[in-house]
Amino acid sequence: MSVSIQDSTQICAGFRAFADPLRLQIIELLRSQELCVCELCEQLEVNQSKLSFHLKNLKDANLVNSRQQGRWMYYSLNLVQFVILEQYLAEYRHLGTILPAQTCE
Amino acid sequence: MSVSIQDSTQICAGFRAFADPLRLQIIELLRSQELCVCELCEQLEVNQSKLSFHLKNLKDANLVNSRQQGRWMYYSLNLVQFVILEQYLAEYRHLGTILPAQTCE
DNA sequence: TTGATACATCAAGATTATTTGATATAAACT
DNA sequence: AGTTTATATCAAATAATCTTGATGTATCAA
Repeated sequence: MSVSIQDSTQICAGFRAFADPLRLQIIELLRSQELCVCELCEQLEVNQSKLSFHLKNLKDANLVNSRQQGRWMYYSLNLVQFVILEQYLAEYRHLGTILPAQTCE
Repeated sequence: MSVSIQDSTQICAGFRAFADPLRLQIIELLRSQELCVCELCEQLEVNQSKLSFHLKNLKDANLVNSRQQGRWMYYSLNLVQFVILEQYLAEYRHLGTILPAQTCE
């Protein structure tokens, strides 16, 4: 019944992409709208090369989509992947009670 | 209405803790029951020092609880923190439509 | 076709995370 | 008290990630 069997490599990669403060800020900015790299540069006050590095990172983890238009590259959130990670976490919450340990030895 | 204002440092730390394959395996094993370090060592076939490192990591990120009993230290999931991360992700899903970019320049 | 702009990529160095083996601590047993 | 056992911690080595500055590529405009 769970959405799909995500191999844990994917899950792990997703969480890793979330595990950086600048990337969290990028995600935050993309929350309400698609943005191009230059917009992100300005708003976050980081250089373009650094931003490209982190955007690639997010892209590889499937957390953002990109679309080229003329000279500009627009990035937006890929919410599908957000849901996959959310559901991974949710499965733990939905699980039955956690047993106390068998006393060891 | 959201559960609590988690500063993004906490969120970031939580995701970072999830972002490692061995730690994901540990979490998986703790899914159904509390386990002591020696049990985890055996099942995961890693040495004790490595395991302690990763358990500390999970502990610092608030993802697991620990409880000492005699010589043994029992670890279990701290589901509260799972929920916090889950809700962080859920907020994105619940958000209204994401606007296309204002065309740049 | 030249120059400018937006972005990606690369290589080198800096920083951070992980692994390993050794040692420390504390509880329990003798 | 001395020994064993379970775990934590430490320091050194290694590996992974991040930053920076330079260079490459494609698009557009003159």
